Amino acid sequence: MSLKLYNTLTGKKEPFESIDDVVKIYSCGQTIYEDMHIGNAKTYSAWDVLKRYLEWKGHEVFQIMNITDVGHLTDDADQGEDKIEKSAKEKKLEPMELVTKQVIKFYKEMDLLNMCTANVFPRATGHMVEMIECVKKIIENGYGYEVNGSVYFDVPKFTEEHSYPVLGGRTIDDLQVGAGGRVSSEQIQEKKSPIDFALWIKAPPEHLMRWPSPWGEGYPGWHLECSVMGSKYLGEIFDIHTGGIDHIFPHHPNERAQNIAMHDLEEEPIRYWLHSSHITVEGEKMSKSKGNFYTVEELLKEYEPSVLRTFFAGIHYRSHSDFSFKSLEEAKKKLHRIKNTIRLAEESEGGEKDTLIESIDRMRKDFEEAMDEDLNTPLALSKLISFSGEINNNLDDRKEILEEAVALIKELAGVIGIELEGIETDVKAEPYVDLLIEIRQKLRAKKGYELADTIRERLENLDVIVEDTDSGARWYIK
RNA sequence: GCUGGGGUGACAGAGCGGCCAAUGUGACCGCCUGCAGAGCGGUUUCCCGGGGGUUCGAAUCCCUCCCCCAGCUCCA
Repeated sequence: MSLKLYNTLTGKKEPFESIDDVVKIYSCGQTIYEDMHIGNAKTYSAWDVLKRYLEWKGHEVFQIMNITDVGHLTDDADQGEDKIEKSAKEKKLEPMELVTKQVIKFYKEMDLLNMCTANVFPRATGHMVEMIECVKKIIENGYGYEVNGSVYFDVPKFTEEHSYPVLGGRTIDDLQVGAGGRVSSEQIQEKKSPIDFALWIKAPPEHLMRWPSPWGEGYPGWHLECSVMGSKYLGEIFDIHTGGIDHIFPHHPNERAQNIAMHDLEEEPIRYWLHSSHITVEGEKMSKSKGNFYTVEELLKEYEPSVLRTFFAGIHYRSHSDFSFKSLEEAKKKLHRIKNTIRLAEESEGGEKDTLIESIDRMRKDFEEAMDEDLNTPLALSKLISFSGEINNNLDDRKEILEEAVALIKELAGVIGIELEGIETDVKAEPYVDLLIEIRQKLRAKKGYELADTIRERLENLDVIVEDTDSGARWYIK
C-alpha cells in the first residue's frame, strides 16, 4: 500500500515516492512575533503527523521547520513596517529580545503539544551569510538586479526560460501588487517590472534589524530565507514542502522560482507541495479584532495537550473546519473513550478467548488504508474508537491479546499525534486516596451512602474519579 | 470579481460507482448500579442542496442552478 498525497503543484492526489532513502521535508513555520494560536498549531500538527506516519511506514525522515525571526512587512509589496520591530517597539523590547522570548515559548508549546519533532528548527537570522550569498548567485545567474541598495528578482526574465506554475490556479499577473497606482512608493517604482519581488531590501535609517551586505545595510526579502535554509539542510532538490493555504500565493511560487534561479535548475526543485487549510472560530474567520483569537497557551490551561491533538486529528488537514469549545469537548470525549478502554483492558485479568486477534489485524490495515489516502486522520481516529468498543466487548480475551490490543491503540494514536502513554495515577497521592476509598467502602457496606457519596464528590472535585464495580472500587485521575 | 474547497441523519464528520450510508456526540429506552460513573444493547423512520443526464446500478461520474466557506496586503 502506498501513501497518496494531494500535491498543490499538480492539483492531484499522487502516490508518494521519495527521491532517495531519506524523505526530506521543509515545513513553513512561524514568524515569531506573537504567540502560537490554535490555527498555527492545527497546521503544525498536520506536518507532525506527516512525519510520524512516514516513519511508521518505514521511511527515514529529515524534517526542518523554519523560524522566522526577521520580520516580514506589515504592508503589501515589500512595503510597510517590519512586524517584529513593530511588536518589539510596542512591548519596549529589543527586537532580538522579543524573538528570544517567543522562541523559548514556541519550543515549550510545541513540546507540550507533542510536535517538537522536526530535526532542525533553523532561524533566519542565523543564515544571513547564506542569504547574501544566495542573492549574489541569483544576480550572477541573471535573475536579479540591484537598484539603490535593494535587490529584486527579475520575474519576466525568469519566465522567459522557466515555467512559473503559480500554485492553486493563480496567474502571474496576480503578482502585480500595487501596480494599479494604489501604492506609489519609491521602492515600487524602482522595480523594472511591477511583478518583480524583493530579495534584499535597503534598510531605512530607523530600521533596527539590519545587516551589512554588498549592497549596503539592509535585510532579506520575505521568500529568501525559505529558499536558503531549504537548500542548506535538504539540498537543491527535495521531496516535500508544507505550509498554510495562505502560502499558496505568492510565497511558495516565489520561493520555488528563487530555488530554480539560485541553482540554475532544469528540474523541479521540490516534488510535493502540501497545504493545510485554515480553521475558523465559531464560524468566523479568526482575527484579533473579533476577539476570537485563541492561543495555545490559554487553551492548555483548560485542556490537556492530547485533547487538542485529538481535536486536530479529527479534522482533515485540507478541510476547512471550525474550532469551538463544543468541538473541543467532543474531542475530549473521544479521548476519554480511548483512555477508558486502555484502563479497562489493563485492569482486566483476561480470560480464555482470543476474539480480538482478527480485530487487531484489521485495525492495522484499516489505519494504514485511511492514512494512505492523503492522511485521512478523521477516518483513522474513528477506526481507533470503534476498535476501543471491540476491546470493551472482549475484555475476557486472553491477557496477552489484550496487551497487544492496547499496545496497538497506543502505537496508532501516537502516529496521529495523540500521546496515550503515561496516564498513571499520581504516585504520591496514591496511599491517601486508597485510604479514603477503603473507608468509603466500609461506609457503603453499612449503607452509609450519604457520606460515601460526599467522599466521591469531594474527590471528584480534586479530579479523582471513583468508580464502583463488582470487584470493588477503583479510581483514576481525570 | 478571480481561484480553490464544500453542501451527507439533531449536531460534528467519514464514505467518492454496487456490500440495507462509517464513527462520535446529543436525546430517549433497557441491562448493570443503593445512587452515580464507566461499560454493554437498542431507538433517533423513508436520507446524501435543487433539477437534468450517463449507467443494469450514483451520495459517489457529467451538465446546470442555488447556497456556504476560504484565499486573493502580511498571516498557519
